Amino acid sequence: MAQRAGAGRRAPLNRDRVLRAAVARADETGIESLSMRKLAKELGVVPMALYKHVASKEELLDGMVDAVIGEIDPPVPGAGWRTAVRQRVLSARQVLLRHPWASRVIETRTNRTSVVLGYMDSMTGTFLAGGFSADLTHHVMHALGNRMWGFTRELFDDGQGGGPDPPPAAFDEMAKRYPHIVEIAMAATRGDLSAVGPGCDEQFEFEFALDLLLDGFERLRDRGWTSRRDHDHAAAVPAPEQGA
Amino acid sequence: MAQRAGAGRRAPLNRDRVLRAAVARADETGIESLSMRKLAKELGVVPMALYKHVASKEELLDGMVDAVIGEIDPPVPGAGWRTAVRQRVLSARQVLLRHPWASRVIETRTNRTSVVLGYMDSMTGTFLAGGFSADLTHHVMHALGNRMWGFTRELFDDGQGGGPDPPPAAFDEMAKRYPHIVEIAMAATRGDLSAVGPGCDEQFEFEFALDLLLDGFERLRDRGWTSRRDHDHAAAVPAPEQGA
DNA sequence: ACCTGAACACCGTTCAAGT
DNA sequence: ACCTGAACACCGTTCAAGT
Repeated sequence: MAQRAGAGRRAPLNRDRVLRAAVARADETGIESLSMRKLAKELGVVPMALYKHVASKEELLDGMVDAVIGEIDPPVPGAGWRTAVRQRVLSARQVLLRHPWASRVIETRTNRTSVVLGYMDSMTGTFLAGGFSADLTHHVMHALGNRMWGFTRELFDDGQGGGPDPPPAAFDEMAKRYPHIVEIAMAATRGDLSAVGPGCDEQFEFEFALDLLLDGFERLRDRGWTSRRDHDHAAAVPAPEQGA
Repeated sequence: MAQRAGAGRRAPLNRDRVLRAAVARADETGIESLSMRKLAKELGVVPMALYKHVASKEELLDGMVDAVIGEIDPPVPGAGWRTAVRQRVLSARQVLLRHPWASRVIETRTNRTSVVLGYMDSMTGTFLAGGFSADLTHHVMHALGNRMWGFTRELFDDGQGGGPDPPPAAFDEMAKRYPHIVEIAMAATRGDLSAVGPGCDEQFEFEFALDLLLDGFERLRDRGWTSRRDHDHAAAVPAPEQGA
């Protein structure tokens, strides 16, 4: 009792508690509204107390990303490389969907923490174990890019929620100015343009692009592709197009 | 003379001059240091004067992105779809290299301006004209994603400049903790680990991934791919892997 | 009607003064 | 030696007071 009285009215702060509180706050109110001062207030401490556990806001963000990456499932043990990569990336995607702020923050990280490097090393190892050369694995990791974290910045999405339907009067204007976009939107929604906002199945789009890449990776591996061959003018497959 | 005296010591401000100054400042000193107040000072006006021409800082950023997109070459007229897409995306990449802040800003844009929509519409039209179905074009645009602006957030790069070499003492530690990363880094630099910082040929990596995607797009088009076939469980090509 | 200085409600972080 | 209140040097934007 006397022991606890001296420690104040809360459990003593540590780095983990700071990071967990930061993640929870970002999940609830968004990353834009997360400030050191507000986080300190929520934890019942003075702002400067946080700087005992994180050197700066940048390091706080690094730590938050680490916490999120820690939620990604480990690679499934018995599976082949393709299943292992696919499952892990889709697991990462589920994690990122729980923390909508995280993709934006990951994109701004400039320091790779050991957690980030560990994840990338594990992913790299999966390709190498799957019979990919070190050369090809290198390029394949680049091509996978941020998709390895389970996201791609989407060009069409309005953040979340879809928002209100566009006024039907604007349709003619849209169709005139952006005929091709309207054409593919019509195809995607089977003509139901009120669904054009939330119309895209993001999960499908993600898997479509992922599988396209995995197919390409597999094909290059089976072909014994190497970057030495045509490093100068073309990359994967020159494949001259017909017509003009 | 009397006419000019009333207008003050500078040409009258307009939206275009504001945007050009903002782009120039971001090019020189980085996007982080671009504030409404500093921009106003540089233009010799009071901060609030900017709000006559842009409604908010967000709209300023939208306008800056528009200005950058305006620098991208128009599609080459006579070429086939693949050349047209490839050239345009590589042109976008050159533009983005001139404005290193732009990729980061594009990623945070939530409103699509008419300039952004116009570019996407033009790109969409290139696929449609190339014999892609509206259905396939839709998914292909998603798969292309941010690469259509000529960038991918890179996982390995330290911002720009490479930085100082890591101390050689850290190598053993690296090799122990991240053996796979070190393996592909060795392959990429042919064993010259001092080149590991600036070692990646970003242009090659970009074209590698782009061509991988274009190959995949072409293959699906030639096959008459449609999303109706197997929308439920798999995307592009299920292709069961051998072994386990 | 137009323009703008001052003010508001914030930031991340430094630092000197307290215990 | 440890902790922290006040201060510093900023933000984007509102708004009332000036012309």
